[in-house]
Amino acid sequence: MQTFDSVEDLHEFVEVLLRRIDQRYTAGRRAVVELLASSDHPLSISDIEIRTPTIPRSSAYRHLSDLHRAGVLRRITASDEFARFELAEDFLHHHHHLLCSSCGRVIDVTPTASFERTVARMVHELTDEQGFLATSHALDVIGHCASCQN
Amino acid sequence: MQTFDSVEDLHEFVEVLLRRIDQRYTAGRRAVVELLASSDHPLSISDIEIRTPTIPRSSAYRHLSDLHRAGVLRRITASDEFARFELAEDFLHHHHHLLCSSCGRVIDVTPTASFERTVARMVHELTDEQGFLATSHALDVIGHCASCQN
DNA sequence: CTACTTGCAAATGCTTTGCAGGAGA
DNA sequence: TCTCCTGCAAAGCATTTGCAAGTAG
Repeated sequence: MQTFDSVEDLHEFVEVLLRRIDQRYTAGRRAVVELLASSDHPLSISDIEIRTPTIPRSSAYRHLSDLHRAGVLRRITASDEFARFELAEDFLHHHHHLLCSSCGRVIDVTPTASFERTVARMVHELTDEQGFLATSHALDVIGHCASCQN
Repeated sequence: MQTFDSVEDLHEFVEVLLRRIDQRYTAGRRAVVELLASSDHPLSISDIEIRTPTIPRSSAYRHLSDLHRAGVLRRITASDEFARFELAEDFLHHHHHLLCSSCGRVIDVTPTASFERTVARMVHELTDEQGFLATSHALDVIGHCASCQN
């Protein structure tokens, strides 16, 4: 999933980003980053709490907020209103999300290059007249995941 | 903006949707619907509070929740995490959103028919392998609006 | 040493809910 | 007259913050 050859490279880059805002890369933050890096979908606070029980809630919130501020994480909001986090796209392949409106689950899907060329062209089409300067885009598909269709 | 010839048609349809869930179309709910219908972009709770000061917060929340449950409204989450509401797409033209990450503003943009055909084809491409049943999609463009680019 | 981190508990702030009086049909 | 609606105040709940002890460099 990562565009880094090794986990060490990932950590090194995260550390650089944190240093830019005078933050240290401590064990707790490392644990959060590793958890997110090992997941194939965005995690909510409770996901994180369950999988790193030694980290108190308030610290987890602070880690997420600091890492987000440093540009390491991306915060997304699904159909339910729990914030979910994933590594920023600098660390991952660019991808889109399938949001299950039944269970709230978020599924990552990686588009093909030609797919993305088309999206980029279309984004331009939408923004040009508005004088809007696009920095990124998100194509969310809302529906029901395979396990919620019985 | 509406696909209805008159505001009366809009209200009539809303009333039907509410009746389906044994709810009445009262003055407060009407005011919320009219406000959303007159806006060219999604409104947050505080927008609504400011523009309909006679409606108490708790009632506004209840109206939004009931109207949402009836299928009249669509709830969206922008880059800041304030919920915003707009009329469901049955009442509006299908459209996408430009999200300004500087000021949080949400701008509606209406795509062309050929644009949407392409999006629909691409959505299929993303979901088919996952066994995911798509019901709708949202293409959000993140960036900076014209007034936030100085 | 000096500055950043962390854990706990308390506080915040948005949102929801209980309840009693009011209104629609 | 039965059921739904509304306003107020109180409660809930995810998230944030103050503070003091801990740790990195």
